[in-house]
Amino acid sequence: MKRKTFAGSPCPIARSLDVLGDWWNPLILRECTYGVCRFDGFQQWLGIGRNILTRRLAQLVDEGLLEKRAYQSSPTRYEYHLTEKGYDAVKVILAMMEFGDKWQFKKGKEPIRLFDADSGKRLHPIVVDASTKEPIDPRNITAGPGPGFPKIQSIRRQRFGDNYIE
Amino acid sequence: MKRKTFAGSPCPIARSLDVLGDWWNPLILRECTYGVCRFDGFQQWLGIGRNILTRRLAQLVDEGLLEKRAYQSSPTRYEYHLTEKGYDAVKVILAMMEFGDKWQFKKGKEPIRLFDADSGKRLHPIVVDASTKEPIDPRNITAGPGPGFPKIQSIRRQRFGDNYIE
DNA sequence: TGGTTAAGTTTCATTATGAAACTGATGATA
DNA sequence: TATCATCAGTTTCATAATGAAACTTAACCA
Repeated sequence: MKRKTFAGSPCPIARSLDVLGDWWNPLILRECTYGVCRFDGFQQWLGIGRNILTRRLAQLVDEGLLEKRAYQSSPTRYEYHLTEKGYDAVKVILAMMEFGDKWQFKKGKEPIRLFDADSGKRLHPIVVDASTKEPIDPRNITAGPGPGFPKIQSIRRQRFGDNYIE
Repeated sequence: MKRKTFAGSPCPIARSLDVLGDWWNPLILRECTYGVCRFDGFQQWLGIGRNILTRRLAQLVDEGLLEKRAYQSSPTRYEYHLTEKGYDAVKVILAMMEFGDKWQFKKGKEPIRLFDADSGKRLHPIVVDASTKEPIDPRNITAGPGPGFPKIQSIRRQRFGDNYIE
């Protein structure tokens, strides 16, 4: 009975979950944005078991969200730094942060605040449509198969019905 | 050795992870946006074990992301519908979707497309700052303690150093 | 009488997690 | 020289979660 993986799934959510759908990985990425980059740093801030941390870091490197950089030799030791892909994952985590702020804490009682490092202005991450810049209302969206959708018509129609497009 | 929970954590990310940091919950929410709302529907589309599904639905109801609505009596059967909070969680999942599209599939080969239900226009969820509407660059943000940050100065200073504010 | 649908439970083998102790290489201290 | 401390992991082992499949309950159908 292996743990399920969504590595081959045609759903971008499922694929993201292989690396973000976990209790630890997003927190490790959070620590990275706070400037933590070494094994013991992650371990102490998160209280994660060292064996689990080892596995998670390896996975994040493997998936390309973190890269290992040697910062000394004899013995060689590594730091873990966010990659381009890793920084993109952080955006998802910022969305999580906003969700957490809104629903888990009283208004004005949020424990963490984000600022633009240049201007020093408060930042509030929200999810909008790229072209209109209007907030997305999940109540009002429709999903349909894209070019990469598997060519199994029955499932396609079953799932998307009238939204089926060739 | 209990599974760790972040229920009391002062981090909004950690708190969100208690419900979103899981392989199944985000997919269940995805199915909800696709219109699935019954036990067997979730089970068949996701291939999730029925025992696990039972637990996950209960958790999502418990956390207020889904609500149970009886759609028939004798025997009473329930449908699961997204709440206000649930729809907000979907926004996070849309951010995941964009991440998955960008990094897991070739450009123009994304398997799922989102549309505005009214206008029919393509939607691309991105994470921006609420006031400027500028995309957030995680490379250029700073975190500092907010009003809800625990009052343990040493940790506060350790973690946020110069960003410490009274 | 038997079959189907729906929404779960129960059981059990397999995995993953958490805690703590241990390793190995080096540098600093007494 | 002997001991301690740091860093980045492994190893071990008890406990918890997962996945698969069979079972249950309650009603309707023919």
